[in-house]
Amino acid sequence: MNILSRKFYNRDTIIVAKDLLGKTLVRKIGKQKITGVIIETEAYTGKNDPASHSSRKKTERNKAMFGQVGMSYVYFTYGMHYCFNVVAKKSEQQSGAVLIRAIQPVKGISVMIKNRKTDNILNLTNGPAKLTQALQITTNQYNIDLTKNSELFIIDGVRPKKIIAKPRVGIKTGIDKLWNFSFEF
DNA sequence: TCGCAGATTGCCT
DNA sequence: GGCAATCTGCGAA
Repeated sequence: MNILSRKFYNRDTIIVAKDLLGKTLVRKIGKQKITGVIIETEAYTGKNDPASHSSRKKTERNKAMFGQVGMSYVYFTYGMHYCFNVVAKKSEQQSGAVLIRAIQPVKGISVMIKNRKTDNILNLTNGPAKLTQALQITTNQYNIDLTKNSELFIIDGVRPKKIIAKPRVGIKTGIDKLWNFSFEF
């Protein structure tokens, strides 16, 4: 169980998005530990990606995407939902991040059930806003270092057998890019 | 089972 | 002022 290093995130956003599949996300709340395997991601670069928050200019909201790789980027949307991203990019890229769309619950399932107010395991963390609810991720977790053993980090996992690339979900521009990644067990 | 509209706040144009 | 990297419930078939 090794925490992913800074170097892991210092690569092309799309490569990192694929490599994050099968890794384990760890959330610590006090003494409680919640973990889950990442099963779906989406890549958002800056330049040439109209769907990305950082495709235009740097603002107060998206500044994390321009900063240090391996940090968390959390944003609020639709008036009621948070989404969790990991900043990842090559040195040449000025911005980029990977959206964590879904995880598979491993530990702390009872906590997730309480947070989500549902006992359907399949419905706990199978969406970007669902997993932030289950793991209690809000803008308080904005710009957290995911390469350190703190309240939120990502550790090594298994390498998936088959990666599936699909169009990204929930956006109106840039839908020609197959930057949504999931895998078969 | 499927599809659509409402919720609800902060951000950008 | 309008819309957003979404989720849920409800109504129709």
